[in-house]
Amino acid sequence: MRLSSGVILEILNGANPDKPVFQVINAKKIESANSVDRYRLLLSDGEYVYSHVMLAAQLNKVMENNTVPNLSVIEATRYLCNKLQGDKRVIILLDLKVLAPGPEVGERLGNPTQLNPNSIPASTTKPAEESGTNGQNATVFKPQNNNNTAISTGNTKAQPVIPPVKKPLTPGTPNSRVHSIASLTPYQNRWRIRARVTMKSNIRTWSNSKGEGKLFNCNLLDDSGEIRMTGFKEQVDKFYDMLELNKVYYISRCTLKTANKQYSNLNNDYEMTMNSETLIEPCNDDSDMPVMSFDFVKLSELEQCKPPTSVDVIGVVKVCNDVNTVVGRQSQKEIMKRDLQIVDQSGLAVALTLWGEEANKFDGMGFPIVAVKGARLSDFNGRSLSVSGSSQLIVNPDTKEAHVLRGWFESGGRDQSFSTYQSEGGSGGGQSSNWKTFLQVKSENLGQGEKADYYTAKGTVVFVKKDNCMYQACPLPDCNKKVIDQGNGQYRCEKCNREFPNHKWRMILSCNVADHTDNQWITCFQDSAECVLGLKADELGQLREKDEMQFDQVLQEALFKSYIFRMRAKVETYNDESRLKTVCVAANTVDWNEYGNQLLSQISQLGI
DNA sequence: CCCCCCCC
Repeated sequence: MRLSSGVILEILNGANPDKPVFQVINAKKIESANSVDRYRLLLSDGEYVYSHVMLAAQLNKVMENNTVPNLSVIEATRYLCNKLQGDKRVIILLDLKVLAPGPEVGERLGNPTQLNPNSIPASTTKPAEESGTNGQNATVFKPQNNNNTAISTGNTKAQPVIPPVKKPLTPGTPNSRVHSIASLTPYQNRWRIRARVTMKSNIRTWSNSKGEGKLFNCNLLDDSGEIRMTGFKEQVDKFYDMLELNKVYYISRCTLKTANKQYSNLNNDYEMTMNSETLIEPCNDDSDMPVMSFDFVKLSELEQCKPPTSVDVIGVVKVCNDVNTVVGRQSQKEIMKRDLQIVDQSGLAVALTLWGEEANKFDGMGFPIVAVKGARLSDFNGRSLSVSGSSQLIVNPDTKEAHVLRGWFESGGRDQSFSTYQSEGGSGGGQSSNWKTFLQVKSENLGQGEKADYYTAKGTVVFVKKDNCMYQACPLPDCNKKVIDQGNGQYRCEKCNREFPNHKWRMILSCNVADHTDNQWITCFQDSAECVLGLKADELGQLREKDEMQFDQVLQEALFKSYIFRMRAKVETYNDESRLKTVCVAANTVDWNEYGNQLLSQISQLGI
């Protein structure tokens, strides 16, 4: 096994030889309190040993799973040499291949001398030119690839540098070369990319305990991949208008950081943030650049996609509902939304929800075509789509798919009937309703996640709590605040800061419902409580005041009746104690015909 | 520096 003898010194002097072969003498984990742990390597090329070598964080797994034991011979498929303060130089391995694992090698190769990081001698070979291509060095040993032992890290990112563009260089840019998006890392700050804007968000403002401001983000695309870019405050003013969807720009000097995969659907370990140094210039000749590409999923294929996930879809807007507002359950903010129904040649109709300003300004006249990159797929009503913050909506795109779709729609498509993922039935049947038994609710830990879980269950009321099942509430239609009985015929609402001569009755009914597997305590508010008790809240309130016997009778008669319950389950924590809270969002009397079909469908899914 | 994809 031959190492690329002397190559460390060349790299430290600026050369960039292709796929050098090293021996990993030792690896040490550098623990980090506030960031990810990193590995530092002692690397040998047979002639020199160097200690300022770091493994890129995304390769940590190869150390953790012992793919690279000590004494392993590796090929550095991608690497960088960065200068730190005080002229110290650090080699960063971005991707590697194991040519021979340590135990097979069994010894240190050669008789290398340790290089002092503080005084690195000049290399005898010439460093690669700044404007050159990927520096090939004739003196470097080309590793013979031993296929039996070669293990790829699976990191398939492109080479750090792609050949220079044959175009006039833009003055003032830090580097004449154009780098590929896939090569960008936080360890390298002298780069410049040429990329197309494939997503551009609206400007958003935020305000929290850490401060407030505005921001926007966009997605950038080149041959090698995609990356997300975010601009804050001043950068919004400086670049928002300039960056146009689908146009190509030279971009340099942004801050790279590890992408939080939670918020990004792009295939990139990093994302970038504009800073005061950031340079962006339009590139007018973009004929060689990839264009925004869609990976359209037919609406009929959404069944095979496992929500929640992101998909690219295209469809004709067959139904465009009015815009309305909803209050976000956790944000508590009012948001505009508009539900569309889109259809395609696959014969399916699926709901697509637009949010915010995009919902408000959407014009559904004339059956427009919408293409969505990265639409959010959920399993509500079988399958539903939503244009989320990281999606890009395009109305009437001038693409082949859109023209074909238009042709189909105008030549009869519009008159055909479409199936939906929502199965028959009022309270949402089929898979969308997520049928569960109460035992399943427990064994599947429903409601234990960050978000509430919705499910449907057939249950029988076995107990209702009489205490505090109703209260006197503010009579105003949008206020359900409990009022204070002033004793003089007036009822005071603290929320509205007003007194009223009347009040309305509101219900909060605790029930225990059971099925053949288990039982569950649930809370029914107004509508579902009225359904369970078979009486309007106001009637019930009057009954309670005038004839308590009859009131008790109503509660008694509510027992042992069955309903189809739509539930929202979510764990809530009070004083370090967490318990599952189940709110009944709808109770409906059982439609036995429909329920029978539901059971048949469940039986058929058993595959017997 | 943000957003956790919102509603049913």
